[in-house]
Amino acid sequence: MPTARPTQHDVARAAGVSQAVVSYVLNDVQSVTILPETRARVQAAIAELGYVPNHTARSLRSRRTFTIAAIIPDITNPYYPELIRGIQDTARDRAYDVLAFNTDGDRAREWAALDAARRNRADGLIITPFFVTVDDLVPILSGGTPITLLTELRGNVPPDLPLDATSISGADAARTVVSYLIARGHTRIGMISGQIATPPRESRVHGYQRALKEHHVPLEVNLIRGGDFTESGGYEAMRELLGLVPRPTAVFAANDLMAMGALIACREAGVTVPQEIALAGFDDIPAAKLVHPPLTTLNQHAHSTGRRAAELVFSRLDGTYSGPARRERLGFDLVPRESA
Amino acid sequence: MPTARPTQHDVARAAGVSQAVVSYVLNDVQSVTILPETRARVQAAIAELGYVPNHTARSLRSRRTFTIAAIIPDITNPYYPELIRGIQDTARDRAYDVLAFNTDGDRAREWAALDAARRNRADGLIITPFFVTVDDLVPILSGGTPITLLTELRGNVPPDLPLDATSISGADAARTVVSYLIARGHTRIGMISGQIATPPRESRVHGYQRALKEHHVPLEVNLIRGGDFTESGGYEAMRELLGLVPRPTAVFAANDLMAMGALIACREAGVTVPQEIALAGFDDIPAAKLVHPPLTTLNQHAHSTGRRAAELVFSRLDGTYSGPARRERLGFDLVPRESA
DNA sequence: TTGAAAGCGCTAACAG
DNA sequence: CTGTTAGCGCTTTCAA
Repeated sequence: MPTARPTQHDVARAAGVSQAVVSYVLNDVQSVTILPETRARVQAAIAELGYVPNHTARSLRSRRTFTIAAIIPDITNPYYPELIRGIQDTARDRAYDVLAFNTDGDRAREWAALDAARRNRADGLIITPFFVTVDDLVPILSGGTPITLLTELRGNVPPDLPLDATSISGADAARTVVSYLIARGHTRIGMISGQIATPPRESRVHGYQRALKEHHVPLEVNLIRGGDFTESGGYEAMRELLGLVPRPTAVFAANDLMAMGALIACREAGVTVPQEIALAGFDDIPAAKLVHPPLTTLNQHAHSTGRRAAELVFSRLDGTYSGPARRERLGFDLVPRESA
Repeated sequence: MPTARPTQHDVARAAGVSQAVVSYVLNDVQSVTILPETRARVQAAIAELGYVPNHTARSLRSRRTFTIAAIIPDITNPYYPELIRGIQDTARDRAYDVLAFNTDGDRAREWAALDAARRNRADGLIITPFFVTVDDLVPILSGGTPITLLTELRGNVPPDLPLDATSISGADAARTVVSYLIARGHTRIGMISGQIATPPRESRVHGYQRALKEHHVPLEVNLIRGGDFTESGGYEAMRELLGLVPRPTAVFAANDLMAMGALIACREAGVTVPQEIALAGFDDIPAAKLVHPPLTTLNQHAHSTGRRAAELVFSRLDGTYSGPARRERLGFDLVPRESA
């Protein structure tokens, strides 16, 4: 039977003070002055008993969990570890921890993860919403829990809700990539778009269409293939695209993971990249420069996106900001390499 | 001013029962029988008020956080997202969430992460220990918090401590890779070993040495290079190795990330792989098959390692197991590809 | 079958 | 300057 963990009460007794005083020195409360000598006695007792604060009790009383929740599609997609690190690194500076949830593009899982916030598991939330809408978030927001979206935020938001958004313009970014392909002489350009009816896909498809239109390239819906945002999704989509007659001369994949699946499909089919088919991705994951041929893609600065998202949450949490929704557009960089 | 969140007390009043009854129906307590009609009334009140349980209060009272902490070097190393997913997937099945901490191979950070467990933030712990020893963990373990190590567990452990370990034998695995290199005709084999004085490095170096010895290949300490477990660490180490005269004809990198850095160094130096220098990695991260040339490596089944680690923790948590430390050796597979 | 009551360990008024 | 007090919202005896 392990000895029960010492509490503030025990420390107080050992130091010959009241339990409140222990709390004061522990939290270095400014509104109260503790005699240096008393403080020393308390600290000695803490050290001697090996007292460690109980985080749960502190949370219940202070109504803060010192935790933020991050809801992403899949940590296994190399874009997200960088993003999560950005969040974690920022959180750590503030003595916050982060709970991460994977939704795998599943509606129910996305909702389930949201529950973490509703059940007071987290003081703030960062989410890549696939299915959830602002309306769905209102119950959480109106409870005072700040949320940062990692997609663009459209429409009106009641000005008193602690909601912000930070992301690139998916459409502008996709347009940049496709315009690059067009500038390289391609006019028959396929797209591997990812999971349908999700914000990342829709914005990127939109950008693709805009680029075509701007350059008077006719749109052919047949050239847009779905799948999910995984390597195998890209593989399947590319196989479909390769079966088309005539074949596209270039393909834009809405993320690098799919682009890599596509690369494998090409390799298997004996189709050379970029000679027979040019291929561009999206995200600039670490592996992008290592594959063969190195992937032309678009860098959206995952780590600093994570940092920024966390900063937005913290600015609400510490009262630094309390105005209407901020809608931030982050920069991105086209990274031309050898695949297109 | 948002209306205060309803509590069990509010639900009780609305349903005309006592607060305890609300808790009973919420937790479906078996030792107590609730009239179906009462239960229905309570559930109606819950729905009407939009009651959501307060996780923190529940934790304080029940002394369980429904959280496990995972302490890893760096989520940005592609080996770890898979591992973490294994942990998360297992945790989710049990309605547990996971808090992830990155140490970046830093001693202070590793200790700081450990504090999460000590402060009752987590019911169990999974850790890739770099600096922490079993002795350091005793205070946590003797408080009843189970821990699973992701390295081999050596020495004696008091039988009543809830400590387990699950991992491959790093030495056997490294030996397998190096033996393969020797079988391919190499005798001058360099090693890029990773961060010194850490368990992953020491076991892999040990396996390397054993393989050489078994095949009567003389050991040359000069051929073992350190660095950290990152791509740039591998890059630097390979540059050193390439500068040696005579140059090694093969190199074993203790993880794939370093192998990829090494690949870049070779490419820059105009040294062809595998013709002029063979290169083998360790981990079989997703990018390993995509680089050029595809990397010969060793798969250590990250996802199922994560699952297993979590299962060991949960078996302690739910009382399924309470015996002495389990030391599990997981399987691994050599994956010959084109780089060696 | 249900209710009353006692805390879990802590923070934060408020008194002294 | 320090102590007293009142809960935070919940689970879990124990009584009725």
